[in-house]
Amino acid sequence: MIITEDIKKFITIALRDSQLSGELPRVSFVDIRVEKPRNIEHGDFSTNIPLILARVMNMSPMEIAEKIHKKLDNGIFFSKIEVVNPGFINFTLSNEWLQSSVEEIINSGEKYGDIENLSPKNIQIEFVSVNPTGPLHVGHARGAVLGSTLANILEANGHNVHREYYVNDAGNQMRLFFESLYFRYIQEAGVEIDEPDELYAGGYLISLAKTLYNRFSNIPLGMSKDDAIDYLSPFVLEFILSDIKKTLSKLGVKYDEWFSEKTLLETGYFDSVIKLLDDHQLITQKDGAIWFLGTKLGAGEDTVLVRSGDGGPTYFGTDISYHHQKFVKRKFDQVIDIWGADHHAHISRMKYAMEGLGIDTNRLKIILNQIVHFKSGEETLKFSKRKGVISTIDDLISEVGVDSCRYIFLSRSSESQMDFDLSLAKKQSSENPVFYIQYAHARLCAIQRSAISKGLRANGDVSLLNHKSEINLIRKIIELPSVVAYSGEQLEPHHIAYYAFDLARLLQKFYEECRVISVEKGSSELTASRLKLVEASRITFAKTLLIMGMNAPENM
RNA sequence: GCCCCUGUAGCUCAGCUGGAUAGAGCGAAGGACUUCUAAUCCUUAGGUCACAGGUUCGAAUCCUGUCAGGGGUGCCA
Repeated sequence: MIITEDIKKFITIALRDSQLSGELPRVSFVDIRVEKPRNIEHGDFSTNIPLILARVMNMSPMEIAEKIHKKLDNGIFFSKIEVVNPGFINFTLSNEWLQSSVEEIINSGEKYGDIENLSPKNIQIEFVSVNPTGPLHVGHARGAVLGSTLANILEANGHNVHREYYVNDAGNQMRLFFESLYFRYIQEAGVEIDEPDELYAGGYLISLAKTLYNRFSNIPLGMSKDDAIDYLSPFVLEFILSDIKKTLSKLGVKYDEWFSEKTLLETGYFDSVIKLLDDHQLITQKDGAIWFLGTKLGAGEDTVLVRSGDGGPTYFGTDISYHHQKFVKRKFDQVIDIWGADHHAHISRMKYAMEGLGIDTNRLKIILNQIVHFKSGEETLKFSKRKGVISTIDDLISEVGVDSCRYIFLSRSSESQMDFDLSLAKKQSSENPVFYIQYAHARLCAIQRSAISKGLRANGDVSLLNHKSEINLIRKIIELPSVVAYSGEQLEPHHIAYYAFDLARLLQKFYEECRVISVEKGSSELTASRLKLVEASRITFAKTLLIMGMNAPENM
């Protein structure tokens, strides 16, 4: 259950009651908002609905607030509901209700934080989708962490989530890559040939060529360049993809599907979408190329779908058919793409294309993650293998660890450019919030271990949990479903990261002020109750960390 | 030129679907371990929310303009 939703319902009913009884005028529907006041003296939740209604009802906010207040019932939830100037209604949760929720959380177990969704959507989320031309670079880590966490959040929101990696195994970049690789292969065989115009740089290519040569030896040398590439490419793709999969799996990123761009071309799907666009009169031939007439729909410019030179499709071309396929063939209700900031220009083009195909563009959400600057203390890092500076995700993980890495990416909103301080990430100390959160979980586990060894059980009466830091901890614990819901609505994973940190702070406070396992006489009942709070807290930490794709260590 | 993102404490960032006294971590200064994990806790200091207008009962939040930083603006992906 989500407490804020319940409060909204109470207010809605009270408002309707006062309107039916004629105490308040009937006005058109307004969106009731319940928020957490900054100041704890203002209660646990508040609504500003009287202030909003004041204008349309032409009454003073305080008067409206009083009328609504009269119809509100404290019930089991609240110890206090009060009207405050200039027109807020503040709700304070009752200790009884807070206490009882501890048991509810324990009963929910690992399902706590999952939201029962009455209208779940089929959501496809596509992220990373880097060209399979080598190992993943640190620049791609942010999208990977963001995407995988967002997928977890949506799943917790009760949606059916399909995680997908679009393998760009066709197209110009791949051709250039294969030509460079072929060149290195020939070099490896000791034959002199001309360098391709655009040579993919990096030692990776050379070592890959070596691996290939060890396997295929001189066989490809007897073929034409194109035949040799055709011969080698399946092996190369598989080799690189398995590398990428390994890296992502290490980073805690799993996919349901690896979708090949090439299949769009081979199955004729691409051609059929071009035809569809043509049917909508959104296609033209110009300068030997095929163009999408975005300008007809209001776009700033038209875009090429099929190149004039080799007649091959552009990235945008295949991507349109890929997206058409997501919406029309596979019928996803919602599609989420996570792209790097360099894809910015692609967004409006894609939306126009979807619009042109008659697809509601609200079904397509594109999240752009901004650039990451890596630095070490004061020093900004330019990635360079030669200088021994980290450049691949594998390096990053082995240097700072998966959990630290994930948390740092998650604790920034995706739309802001961020600094990733490697020296801070590596520190296993209080400077690093990652360990602060995990430590809280480990501490709870330590308490439970100690309880077990002493034969103590979590079977106390929760009404004994009246200490201020106990109540405050419970308040935070019950927020989890609201946070999951909000993150899911906004498609913003960072709220979870901040929640985890706040939770840890309140847990530490509780730990400091409320000794759980007490040897004092007459305190066994309290110990048994506090052990319940410990379990409820542990469940909450574990869930939060699970959503973020981080470990919940029992020992540190 | 045009489009997008960002500008909040010394640093890194939350808060931005308008609400009550603007928050956190780090860093700085000081303090707390006969205790279930001190990877912890408690104090204190630190702000013209880039700037200027506007809308509003009310603006860090919305609108307009300016400035600064970054990104994009391929028949690359």
